[in-house]
Amino acid sequence: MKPSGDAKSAYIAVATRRFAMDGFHGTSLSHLAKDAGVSKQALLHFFKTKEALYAETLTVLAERMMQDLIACRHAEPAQWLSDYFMILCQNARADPTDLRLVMHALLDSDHNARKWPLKPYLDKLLVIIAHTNGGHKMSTAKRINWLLQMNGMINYHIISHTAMLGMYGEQVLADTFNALRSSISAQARLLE
Amino acid sequence: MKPSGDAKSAYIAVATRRFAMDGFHGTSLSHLAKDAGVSKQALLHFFKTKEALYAETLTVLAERMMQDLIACRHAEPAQWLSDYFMILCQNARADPTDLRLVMHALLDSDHNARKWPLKPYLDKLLVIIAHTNGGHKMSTAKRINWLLQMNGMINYHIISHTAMLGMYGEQVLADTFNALRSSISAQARLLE
DNA sequence: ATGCTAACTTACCAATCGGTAAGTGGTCAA
DNA sequence: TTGACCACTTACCGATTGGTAAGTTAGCAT
Repeated sequence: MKPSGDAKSAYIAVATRRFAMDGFHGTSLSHLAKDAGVSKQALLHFFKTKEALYAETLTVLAERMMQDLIACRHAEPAQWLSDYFMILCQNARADPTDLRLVMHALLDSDHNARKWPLKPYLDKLLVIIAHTNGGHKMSTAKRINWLLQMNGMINYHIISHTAMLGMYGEQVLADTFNALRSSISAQARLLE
Repeated sequence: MKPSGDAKSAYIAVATRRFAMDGFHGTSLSHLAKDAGVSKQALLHFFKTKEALYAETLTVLAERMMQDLIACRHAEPAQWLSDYFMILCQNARADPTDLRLVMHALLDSDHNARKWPLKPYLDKLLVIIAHTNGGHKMSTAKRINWLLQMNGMINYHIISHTAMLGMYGEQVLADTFNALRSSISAQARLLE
């Protein structure tokens, strides 16, 4: 038998892709099982319910995002943030899975009382913002606003990419992506 | 019997709320019927399939958004945009239904070939942008980027509101909303 | 009065949903 | 060799899904 951890994290990887694509309600255990090449009950062996699998998927997502943030640590906090969001943007363009999952989770978080697992990640970002020259003068609300603005423009760009592609074509979208990178730089420069 | 149009648009209103809340897959015909106080087949009498109802709901959404845009027409295009997005932001805070529906539709639009009904609305916005002093010098890609940035920060703010509320409390969120309004003004000023 | 149509309802359907129960076969410590 | 355990499988469950078929009821033109 394979070591337990491997199979489990493989299932979470499959679930991440599916939940990011179709959301919680659009994904069934049978689909996930088919993707993973096992029976439905193989999943239920590791995760008691579909909800539990989803929750664990979001937890792993949060850990991964935190790691990505730490990975590009920089002595200068403004530079750190600038680098991080630029890399995030590049990665998300190549593979929008994680950002899609974040958006799905945000839309879901309304009426169920699901604990929001990205809080440590957001808090970490807010601390970094507070350490920048521009950010340490800001109120908490302004820091949150800066963050929502940065995340908002990146996520919205990525999420709407497919729809925009159909409307305005590949070339324009590529240029739009370059414009987004400029906007990220401009937003980051507000903290210098 | 009630006149046909009234009942139909009442059903669409119910569907708008539900689809905005739970997305396409999270909403069932029985739920919609229960909300509307009729049997499931009353809905299927007007809309042949659940997909058709969803499509029609999105069409009505697109028309409503277009109307809202036209409603605050202003001779000065930069002012028009500034007014519009400020009002949009205010309305969305009071009732996030429409923006949630937009986000759900965006996340859905990936793997099904559903025609994107908001294109006329986006095109109209791009035309207005092109008529501003700042915008007429921009490339199409830069105009799209401006729009995605504006929509992105507003939508992301609204969508994440519930999650943020649980994390940072009511007072901070109210201040964050004021910061958002400043950011909208700043973004609009780029076109003057 | 009669027939037509629009707006429904009840009854029903196969398919799929998330989840339970009861094994099966391989690994490994004693 | 045995027996416990783990990672799974097949078989099954009631509930719910989107959707069909066949009425039923009200309004209205003829």
